[in-house]
Amino acid sequence: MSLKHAILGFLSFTPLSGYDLKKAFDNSVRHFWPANQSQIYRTLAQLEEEGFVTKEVIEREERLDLKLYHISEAGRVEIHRWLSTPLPEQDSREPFLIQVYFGGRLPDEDLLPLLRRELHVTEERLGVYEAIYAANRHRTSAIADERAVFLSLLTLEVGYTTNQAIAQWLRTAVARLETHDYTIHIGEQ
Amino acid sequence: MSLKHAILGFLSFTPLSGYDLKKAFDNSVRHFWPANQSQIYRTLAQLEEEGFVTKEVIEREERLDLKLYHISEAGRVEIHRWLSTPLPEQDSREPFLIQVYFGGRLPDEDLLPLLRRELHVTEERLGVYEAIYAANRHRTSAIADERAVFLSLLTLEVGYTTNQAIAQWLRTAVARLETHDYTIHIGEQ
DNA sequence: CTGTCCATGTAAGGCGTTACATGATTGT
DNA sequence: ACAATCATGTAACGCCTTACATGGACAG
Repeated sequence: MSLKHAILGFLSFTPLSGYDLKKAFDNSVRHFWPANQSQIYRTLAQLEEEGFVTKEVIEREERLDLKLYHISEAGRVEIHRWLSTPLPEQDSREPFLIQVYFGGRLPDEDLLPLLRRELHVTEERLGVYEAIYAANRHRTSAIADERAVFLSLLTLEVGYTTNQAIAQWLRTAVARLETHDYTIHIGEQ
Repeated sequence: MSLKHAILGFLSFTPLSGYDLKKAFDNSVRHFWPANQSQIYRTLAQLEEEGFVTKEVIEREERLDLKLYHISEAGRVEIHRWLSTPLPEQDSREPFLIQVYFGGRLPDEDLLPLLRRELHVTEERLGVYEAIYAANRHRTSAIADERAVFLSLLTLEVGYTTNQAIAQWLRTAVARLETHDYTIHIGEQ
């Protein structure tokens, strides 16, 4: 379960509350691993049961207790083990490609807007990635070295390049449909 | 729910049994929408309840009845509606990128094999796509026109180009780690 | 005084996976 | 004779989402 390990990853830097973790996810890995609040709290409970984290309860008269989670030694071993273990092959699910696959059922006037819209969404995503990068490129981290910062930015880079490839594909797909040029470009350079 | 609509998509060509559908998925859309058997049977039952398909029971003395599912008129309306309706933004989940993101916790000797392995898997996938394409490039379909065949092959094309982008990214990431060159390439050409 | 942030959780439901269960037919 | 294919399903569980519920602190 990757959520567990992402949480352990964050806690390996510093103790955090469930609320802090939610913000950490939203500020960093949401593009490839969104996490929602209720799931984080439940997963923390599981991690505690498994002995990978310990809970420090900080009482604050009148307000809700703050619960800070610390990674345990077993948790450090576990995150290291997971990080260095190859993952089983994942299967992807892309509903948009189902629409393309069965797109023959639609006339161009219904299909082309769908493709153009997807291109638009993809281009916007590229802009978001650029903005995040611009905001982070000169970051130096208190908790991580240059190499660690580089690795975290690599995840942004791969998001950027794959979205570029998708945008390019969509542009040529639209162009081919418009000109009734039904040729496919795979393999041969 | 995309599985429902993928099933309707297949049934819009010809009536099929649950077993046939499983094969249809495995032979065509499994790279972007794997479906397993038990789920197909449950979803067919739902589609029947909703009136999008009708079941034709074919009795075959001594053997299990064969159940052929036909798309209904309501089903045709529904698949057309769904195909031409933009999907809400999907969020992706890529556990491998969590490993990269927290890769700073690992020394090169643990991290590099992980990246090289991922590159190898990606290159194999490219080979699979090429093979599928080679087997299909001269296909003419009895049930679909040239444009429909083109659209179905477009899904292969996008899989190919995104995997090419990922392979390229992995190669340069490995090279940068090896030379301790921690620069990121986003945006600027 | 209204909204946003801080901070915790519970409940219900949907989609998907894995394992289990059955049994005839066809190919080697 | 044995395995693979044809063909149907059920049960249980896991991960994730959405909605619900609560309430103080702080900023405009």
